[in-house]
Amino acid sequence: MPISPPTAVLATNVVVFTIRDDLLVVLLRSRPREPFQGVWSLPGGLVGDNEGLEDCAVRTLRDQTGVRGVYLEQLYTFGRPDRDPRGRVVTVAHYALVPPAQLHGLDEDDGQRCWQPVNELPSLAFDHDRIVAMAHQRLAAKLDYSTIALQFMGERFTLSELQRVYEIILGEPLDKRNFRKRVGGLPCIEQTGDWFRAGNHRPARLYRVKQPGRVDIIK
Amino acid sequence: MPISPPTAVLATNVVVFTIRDDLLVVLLRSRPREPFQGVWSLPGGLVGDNEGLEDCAVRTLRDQTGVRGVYLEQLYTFGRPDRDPRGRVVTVAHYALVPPAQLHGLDEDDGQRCWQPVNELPSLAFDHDRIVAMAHQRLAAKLDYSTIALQFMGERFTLSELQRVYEIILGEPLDKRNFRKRVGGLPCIEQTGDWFRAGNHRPARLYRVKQPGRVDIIK
DNA sequence: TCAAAAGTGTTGTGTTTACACCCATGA
DNA sequence: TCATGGGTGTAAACACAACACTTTTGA
Repeated sequence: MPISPPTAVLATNVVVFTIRDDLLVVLLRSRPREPFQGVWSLPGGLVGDNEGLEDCAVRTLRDQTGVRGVYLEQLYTFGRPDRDPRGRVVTVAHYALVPPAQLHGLDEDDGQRCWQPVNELPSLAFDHDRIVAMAHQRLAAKLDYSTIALQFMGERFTLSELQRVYEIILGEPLDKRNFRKRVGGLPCIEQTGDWFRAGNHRPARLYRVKQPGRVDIIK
Repeated sequence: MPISPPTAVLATNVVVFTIRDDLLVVLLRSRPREPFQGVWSLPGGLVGDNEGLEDCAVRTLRDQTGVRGVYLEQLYTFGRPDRDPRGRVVTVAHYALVPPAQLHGLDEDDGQRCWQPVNELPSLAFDHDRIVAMAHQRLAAKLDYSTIALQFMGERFTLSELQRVYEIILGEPLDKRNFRKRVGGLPCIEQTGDWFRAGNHRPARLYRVKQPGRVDIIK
């Protein structure tokens, strides 16, 4: 029994966050085609006939940006009838977090892609600026009640690095001792026993996430 | 420039919550057609060619259940390729909260629709049981950090009624004095000055929400 | 006068905040 | 020895949790 009702083109988009130069940045792609040819936009693409929504987000992320194996979560679905001049295109927006250490050469800007600070975005194609705004808000909210910030850390990290991530996303400085009391005591991280030496100062303890990829709800 | 990529049928579904007989209940509809004919399912329908996603949810809610003017929020988009035996159908799930006082005669069960306690659901069509589970989880989480519970209250209500709503959704009893300290002091509600008399006991103060429809984030 | 729900404060406990100095290192 | 960031504790303020009795009403 086939169905013949109105249909829509289905897309996914991904707001890819990372930290660069002490700023929270988002990956943008210059649109190769009309509409909005040459305008900055979010990575994304059409959902295949037999493909899951998250699978599509993961695939387009990998194909268009080389990013893989990162935290990714569905954000919201945007479907205003007039959001795409070509016709009915509904996009299931996601967001992804990439540890800066995992950007092997992907961190260079060119005419095709660039990383832009989330607070200084150029104007974007479609409704992508709204998508970024919502993703940023969601991310900041999750810092408060989950361990999501650990998704920005590499395999091993120092507490100062982690604190920096919190401060950058929240946009405000945090107290060092209180921060270490809170987050240093989380059961999901542990000391490696090793030290990180950098510069002319005391070395820092290196920590590790026990179950990378897992995000716990805390408090 | 037309587009001719894979398309999908777009639907919305709504998890309609209300409180009945001291239980959190969900509105179910018996499916009138195959697939899953006669099986209980969530209200919902196909998104029109020129219709917004939330508009569609509001419309199907009104048409299929008579419920209107209630709080409604997008929940999550479900799109596994095999979730509908007819083909690719993606549903944008929402949830809605209906004050029991607003169910003018809609609260009666028949063969077409019924209200079922969220913890004793029959098995549902498609992946609708997962949708209900996620909606319930989201609702319970929001009690903690927003004023969403007020969306269950009528125009005027007592603090005891409101406390009952919290207890029913959270599934645990709350301390009366602590509850009244927390929620009685919210700036978004106010005393009406009137009293509610019911039964052989002291009357209760009636409260009112200052801006109905608005949900604030608290704490 | 009795039953039934409304209303009301205080105290202890735990959590969060504010805050300043010494340590280890490389130059 | 100096500059740099790493690392550490305590006290005060506050928020949260526990807890019991009096009030008003209608029957």
